[in-house]
Formats: sequence, C-alpha cells, structure tokens
Amino acid sequence: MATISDVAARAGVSTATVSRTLNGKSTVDPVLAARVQEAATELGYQPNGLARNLRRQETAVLALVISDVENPFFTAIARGVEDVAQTAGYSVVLCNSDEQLAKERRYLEIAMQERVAGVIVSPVGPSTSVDILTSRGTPVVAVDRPLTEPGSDQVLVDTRQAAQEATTHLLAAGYRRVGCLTGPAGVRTADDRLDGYLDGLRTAGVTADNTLVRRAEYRAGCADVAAEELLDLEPPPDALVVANSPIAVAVLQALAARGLRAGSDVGLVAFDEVPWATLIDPQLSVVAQPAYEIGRVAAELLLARIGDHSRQPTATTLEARLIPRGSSRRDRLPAAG
Amino acid sequence: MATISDVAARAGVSTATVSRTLNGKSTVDPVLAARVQEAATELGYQPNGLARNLRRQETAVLALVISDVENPFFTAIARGVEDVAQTAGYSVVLCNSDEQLAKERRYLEIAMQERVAGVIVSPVGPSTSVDILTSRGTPVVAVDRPLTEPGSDQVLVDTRQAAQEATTHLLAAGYRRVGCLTGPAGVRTADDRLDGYLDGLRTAGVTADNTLVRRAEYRAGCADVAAEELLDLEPPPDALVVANSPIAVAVLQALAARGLRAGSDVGLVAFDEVPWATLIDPQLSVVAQPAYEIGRVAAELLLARIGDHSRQPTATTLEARLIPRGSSRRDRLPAAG
DNA sequence: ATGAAAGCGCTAACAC
DNA sequence: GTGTTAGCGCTTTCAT
Repeated sequence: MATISDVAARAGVSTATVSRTLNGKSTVDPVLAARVQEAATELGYQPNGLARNLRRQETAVLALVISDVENPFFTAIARGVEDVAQTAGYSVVLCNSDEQLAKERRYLEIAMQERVAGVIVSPVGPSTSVDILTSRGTPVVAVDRPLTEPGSDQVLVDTRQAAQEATTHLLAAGYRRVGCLTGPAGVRTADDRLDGYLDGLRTAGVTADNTLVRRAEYRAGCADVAAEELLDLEPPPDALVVANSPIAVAVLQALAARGLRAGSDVGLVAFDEVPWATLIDPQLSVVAQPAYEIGRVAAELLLARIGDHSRQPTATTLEARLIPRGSSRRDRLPAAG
Repeated sequence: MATISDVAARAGVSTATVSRTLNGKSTVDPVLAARVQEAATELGYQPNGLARNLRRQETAVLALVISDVENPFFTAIARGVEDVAQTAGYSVVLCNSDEQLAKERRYLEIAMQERVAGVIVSPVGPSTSVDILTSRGTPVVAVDRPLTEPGSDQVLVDTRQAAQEATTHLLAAGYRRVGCLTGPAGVRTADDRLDGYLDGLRTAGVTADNTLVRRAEYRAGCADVAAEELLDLEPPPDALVVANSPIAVAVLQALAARGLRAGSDVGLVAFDEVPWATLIDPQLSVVAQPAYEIGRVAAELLLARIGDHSRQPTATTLEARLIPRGSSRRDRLPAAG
C-alpha cells in the first residue's frame, strides 16, 4: 500500500510538501502541487488515518453509545446526532450497549483508546465507566438518563412529569384501577416514570396499590410475562401506564390474546411515539419524547465542548408531550352496554 | 496522559516488559508483572489504541454500513452482526448511509483509512466505492443488495421469488387488480421485488398494468404521495404488494385516511416482519426476511475472510417466508355484503 | 515556498 | 526472561 513517501519520491518532492498539498495547507507551488496530485492518484494513495491520528492525537469521529439499537426512540436520537455531526465535518459511529453494563464499558474503553473527539451515551446505569473518558478530558454528554458523576453535559426529558400527566389523564378519563408497567429498577427513566405515576395517583387522591406495578426489561420480547401477570390479576387493572414502546407491544399482544380491547377494556398510555401508533385500533395514546431533538442538542453540546474544553457542563431538560388517542378513552363502553 | 514508558519507568522495567505484561504475551516474571500492573493502575494508564493500531496495522473493529438506521430490517441485521462479532472479540461500529451514495462513500473511506479489519455494507447502489477497500485487501461483504464488482462475499435474500409468491397469494385470494409499490429504480431489492410481482402476474396469466406500479424512497415518510396516487386511481387497485415496512406504514395510513380497510377493501402483503404486524386489525400479511440471520452469516463470512484473505468470495442466498394474515384475506366482504 | 528531521505511543525483532 | 532499538505513516516545527 502506497505511503506518503512513495508519493513524495514519485513526485520528486519531500513528504512535507505532499502532506501540505493533500491537506490544503499554506501555499504550495501550483506546479509541485499538481505533480503531487498526479503521483497520488497514479499510486492510488490512501492516507493512513491511523498514522495521522497518532500524530494529531485526535479524530474527527464521535461515538454514540446507545442502549438498544432496536428501539426506535434511540435510533431517532442517532439521526439527530448524525445530522448535526455531519454538517460539522464529524462522523459518528454507533455502538449498541444492549442494556448491558459490560458491553457499554467495552465500547467506552474503545472510544477512549481510539481517541474519539467526544462521546454521547445513554448510560445503562447511573454508575457507568464514563470516568475513563472524563478523567482524560474527552467530552461526554449523557442522553435520556443522567450520570451521577459530574463533568458531563446531560440532555434529559422531564419524564416524571410526563408520567404524572399520563396517569392524571387516565384517571380523568374515568379509569379507576390504573397500573404501571415500567423498566428495570435502577434505570432512571424507569424509576422516574414509576414515580410520576405515583405522583399522578397521589394528586388525584388515589391510594397506590403495589400489586398494580410491574417491572420488565426495556427490550423487545422481555415484557410478556409482566404484561400477562398484570392482566391476570384479580381484579385486573382497568388502565396501564407503560414505560416504552417495546413493552407496549407486549401489553398489546397480551390484550389481544385475552380478547381485550385497549381503551374500552383497558386504558393505555405508552411512552414514545411510534410509526404504527395510529395504525392500530383504537389508536395508541402516547407520551411523545422529542428523540430527534435530544440527539441534535446533545451533538451541539458535544461539539461546543470539543471546541472549548473549559466549557462548563450543562443540563438540558426537554419536555415530553402527551398525545391522547383512542387507547385512553373508555367511551366505547356505553355504546357496547 | 500516562504512556507506556511512564509505566515502565515507574515499575523499573522496560517498555517491552510493560507491553508484554499488559498483552498477556510470553511468560513474564510474576514479580515484574505485578509491579507493572500496580504501576499501570496507579498511573491510570490507558493504552493508546491509535499507536497500537499503527504498529500492528490492524484493528479489531468491524464496520457495518447500513442504508437506514430507522428501518427495523437493518437494525435486526446489526444485531446479528454484533452477536457474532462480540464472541470473536471484535467490536462493530455502525454507520448510517441514509440511502445516500455520498455518505456511504464517506464512511467507506473512513473505514479504509482507519484500517478496520473488515466491513459489511448494504450498498446504496450497485456501483459503490467498495473498490477502495477491496483493492487494498480489506474484506468486504455485501448484504441485502448485490455488488456488481466481484471480490466481496454476498448475503442476499431470494426476494424476487418471495415477491412472486406474495403476488400469487393475493391472486389466489381472489384479488384482481393487484398493484405494486416498490423502492427506487436502481436499488436491486426494489427492482427484484417489482420483477417478482410481474412474474406472479404472468404466471397467473394476468396482464400487467403499468399504472398499478409506483416507486417511492425506501425511508419513512417518503411514500405518502405514491400510496395516495395508487389508491386514488380510477379504478383503484384491489390489492398491493409493498416493498418494505416504512412504505407499508404510508400505505396503511393512506388506507385509513380513506376509510378503507386492509384485506376486505385492499389486499396487502408487505415485505419485512415488524413487531406491530399482529397488532393492527386486520393483521398485516408479510414476507418475513431472515434479517438477524443475514447479519449472522455476513459476520461469519467476514471473520472467515479476515482469518484467511485468500479465501474465495462466496454468495449466499437465504429464503424469505410468506406469512399470510388478515390483510390478504377478502373474506370480510361476504360478511359485510 | 520547500526540505530535513523529530517524534506521536506502541510492538516486535533481536540481542543478551 | 528482559532490555534495546527500530520503525509503523504521518504532521509539523525549524531551517533554509
């Protein structure tokens, strides 16, 4: 594989001149520059990024470590990050931690070792290994879930508030036994949504019933049992606040298996807008999080910190929006009764 | 940031011994090894991957360049790739080409320059820039769509056959004006699915009607117009073969907007299984592609080629499976009439 | 404007 | 078993 000195030799100049030409630096004699270009293309020269990075001690690459590639919420974040990075001349590499601390740690280590310019992470847990990065001065921004250690920017959503709103909405619609199916303990969004649900009950003067609360993994295909347990309670809940869309799928499947109908039989509000929300009958009421926006803001924050390492870390909280649809309306009941 | 010589100095040994210890090479005196480990942790030493890669001229990283991160089909492939890479000690970085040739080319160049061990790509078009890689000896495997240039492994799906089967299925169910909404011209899967659809018509002795064929971008939110055009034809098609799930969403939305029902009003078979296929009413008939399997096989092929660069490139074709559900059954009609 | 030369941090011969 | 040393390919002073 042709190196820079091959090109230099062929063009009859020094490696410095080749480097300057190929990087568009200072003013190089047009004649020499042309000779260099020619030699480079003739040799099919491809710069060795490894060597360049080693010399420069930096890379125009951002790492984005998300906890589930198959969750549309996170892929939407990825789009936001990518769009911003792209226009700033950065590339982004996506790493899937799969909600596993070990994988997350591994990817963060690689990011560190490969000296990426910065990383955006949706931490699996509150006590992650981001200090590997922050202690070395690599800018980090946390999305979706906070980090206990200071030093990173954060872009979160006021999800507790949103969960309360969802609960209040269900209660106002006339549901009386509102349950909650949330994510694993220790995952902040899961705990927050549960707390918001409890806030909603309390505000309405309803006493919480622990048996109406279940937890499940956030990933697809993990919440089946929890959903079934809830629906098979005696008496069953007549409405559910559901913490994300993969879990919502499980709930809807369990409902269908029992011949139950969302809305009329069991009120439903699920976190995260999905393309199919309006395709099911009744349509799914959701708490829409500004996923793309989260990614956009996170990338902007990261680039700002890369440009100025002394910048103080900030915390941004975005708002979620309740979109009421048919799955949180009981009004079919009178018609049927 | 601590370097290997800092560690060597602190442990009172040579850099070579540090390197050997940290890489678990040959047999290092346990006493020295312990001193090295201690010095390393005290200094918070993190190896510089850039330097290591430069020296080794290789990286334990695979690049996966997919054409749409928001399409579940591709994220499922990513899962397959990741699972096998993981167990082989490789990490995978995901790059989103967004169906844009320029982005794809850019990521391929980065992959080359960063000297990744190999790349898996779902090419935006047939004439991609993979030769950047193949000519330099970097193993490449194409997934979902073939590459015209030889030299890469391929993992494809017999999608033409599947499209024919879907069409035949609709015809057999009693639909008479079966249309097709496929992807952009030049994208092989789009053209293949169209051809398969035409095969299906021909086999059944039905003359193809060009007005019943439309094309749209493969990405979400791009097929609305095409879907509407099709449904507003006079007379409209009474069934549709749809080339992927983002397009299927557009079709289902257009149907709903017109008060039409899948199955009874317009028969529907869409490519790609999605989590919500059984949640809509009627359930969505799909052609399920073995996405996870594609990723798995592609990664295995890639690792094999990395291990033995002289290995001959292979072509694997996997089968898709038609899953008939309610959206391709007309039987509601009699009940309604 | 151009070239010579010094490393970036690491690994792998090679010598001891 | 351990140390010495020569680069990997590039960028960037520092001279000229």
